[in-house]
Amino acid sequence: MYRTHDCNSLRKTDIGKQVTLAGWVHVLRDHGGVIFIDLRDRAGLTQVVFRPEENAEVAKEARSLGSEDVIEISGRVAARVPGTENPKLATGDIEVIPNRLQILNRADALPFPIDAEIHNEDLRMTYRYYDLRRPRLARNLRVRHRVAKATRDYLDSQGYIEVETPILSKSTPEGARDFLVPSRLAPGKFYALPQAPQQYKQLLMVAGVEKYFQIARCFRDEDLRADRQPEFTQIDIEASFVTPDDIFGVTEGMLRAIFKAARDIDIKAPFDRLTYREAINRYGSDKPDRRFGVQLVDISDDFRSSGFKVFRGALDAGGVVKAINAKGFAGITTGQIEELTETAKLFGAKGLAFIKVENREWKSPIVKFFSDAEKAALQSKLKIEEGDLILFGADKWETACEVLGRTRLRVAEIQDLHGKAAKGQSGSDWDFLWVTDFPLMQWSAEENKWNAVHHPFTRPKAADVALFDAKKFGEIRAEAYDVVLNGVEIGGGSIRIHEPELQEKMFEALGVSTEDRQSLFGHLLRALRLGAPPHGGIALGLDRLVMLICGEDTIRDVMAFPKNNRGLDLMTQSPADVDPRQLRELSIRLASEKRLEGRAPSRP
RNA sequence: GGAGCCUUAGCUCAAUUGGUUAGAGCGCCGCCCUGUCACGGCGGAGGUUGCGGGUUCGAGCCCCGUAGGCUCCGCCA
Repeated sequence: MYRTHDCNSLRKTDIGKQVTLAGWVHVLRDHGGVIFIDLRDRAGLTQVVFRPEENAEVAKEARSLGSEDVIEISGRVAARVPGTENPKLATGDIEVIPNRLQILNRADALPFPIDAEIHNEDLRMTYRYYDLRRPRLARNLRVRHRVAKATRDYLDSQGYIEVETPILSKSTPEGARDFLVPSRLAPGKFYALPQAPQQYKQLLMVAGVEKYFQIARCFRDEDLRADRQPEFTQIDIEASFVTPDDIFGVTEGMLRAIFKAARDIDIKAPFDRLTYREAINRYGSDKPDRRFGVQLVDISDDFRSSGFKVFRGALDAGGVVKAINAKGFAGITTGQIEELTETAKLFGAKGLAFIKVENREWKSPIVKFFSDAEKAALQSKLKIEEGDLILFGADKWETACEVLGRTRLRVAEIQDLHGKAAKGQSGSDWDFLWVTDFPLMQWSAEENKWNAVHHPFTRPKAADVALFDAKKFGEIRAEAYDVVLNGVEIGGGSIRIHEPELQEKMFEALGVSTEDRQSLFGHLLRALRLGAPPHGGIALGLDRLVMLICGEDTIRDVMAFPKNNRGLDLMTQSPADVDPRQLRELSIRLASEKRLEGRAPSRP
């Protein structure tokens, strides 16, 4: 037996007991005579004291120990010398005086200190197993576990069952780039890793499962971000005979259970709801961060006959003029204005008009073009006060909203409006929101076709089905919804199409040929003809959710072994070359080797 | 595919206008130290300043290129 107790369990009441502990040498303090070791395991720290006069042999060996050596000690629990108790440690009243020391494993010189913040992520990833010993990451792993457990417990309590779906799956044309897996038994053919268990979970509804969930690994071969990894985890939920309200209810209940279990936080439910159109109109984003005000205000009507050509031109072209009031930000520097303008241009604006209100004066390159009536309208609609900064967007609706929405976020960032709110303790620091009524399809000028905004199985709102026949695809609203937390999309879902005729209509609108419908989606269409119940669901990004709960800035810090932003695992050095024999078995020849083809030595 | 920021000792950082032998703390190695808890003291090792080129009498510093890391845009139904 390696140990009788962990390093966080001994107290005053244990004094006199003979115990055995095992763990890592956290810190060693060698006083020449007496030697102190803080012994660490996953539970905590216990001070171990080696005294030469009590056991010279053991003390001598202890002197040779270094940081992160793994040891096992046996000894008696003793009260600390009065006055030397350490109130910072849970075990600070006692110490262990060993009569036996076993060195289980020695550690080399360490690549970086375990008890300090380190920003060299490269190095951390290379030694990830060591990085994970750091308290913050160790805590994140445990929070993640508690989130997963609360998810399973809650959904189980609601009658949902967890069903595993295949990882070796089939490529579909829509959506993200697939990771492909070559088949040995079917030469030249490929599996695809699932981007999500979407079709399988719908088929489980046809199977009569009625209430399904899965903590499912998903794979997408796209470029990475701080909150995007090539493989990630979704809490995937699907249910039959449900309306959006049913899905909202189970999601809210689950998130309440998760926050309670992970951080003992009571979040407020039901969550507010905004339609997609309102969200864009008021916040310039389909995942608005509402922890600070600064809403977009439409001032189009006040400038219809304006003498200011930029506004007038946008309006005459059928666009809008909108503005935000960045309260108290008149002190913005010229450099910051330039930076905001750059941001605005990046998202399609031609420029970024502004007014600074300083010393009761409107300082602005454009205000001279405004009439008194226009100024009065601005004053009242934007509630302009001393110290404010007004920023304008004049363009077609989507562009003006997005530009101001992005500008709004950047302003908040500069002013640190959202600050560390998400890292707070109280329920009100967590702003949950449903965004509903997303458009069903979006025109892609690049591909010259309509694409599904959510996915091709999303149900149109009943009131908008007639628009299919009118071919007004862009106006059809979907029975689709996202759940947003503090400006981060943490999940999304929809009610699905369960009628084969409607599904065919949808494929037709998306330009999926009759042949492709059969070869790619035939199984689903056949399933819909065998008694598919009405169904719908949602998927939540577990990594993002845990990231927010842990107050981290990247999902890498809540994953045990993440990849860097080029998709490389620096610890295992994957992806890597494989043995040519493996390739031959898979009937694969690398394009980079093709030019050597003729010269390659033939094998016996 | 594009943009920005970063790269100096194992780690975190410094190095005045371009100017002597590139420094400090931590870590590492050695010695000393019997009540510390970020123990302390003395000594030591450790650097192709990411790499390549250029400007210059002289480059860690300026210029060009390149590699790597991170962030963002595109992309991510």
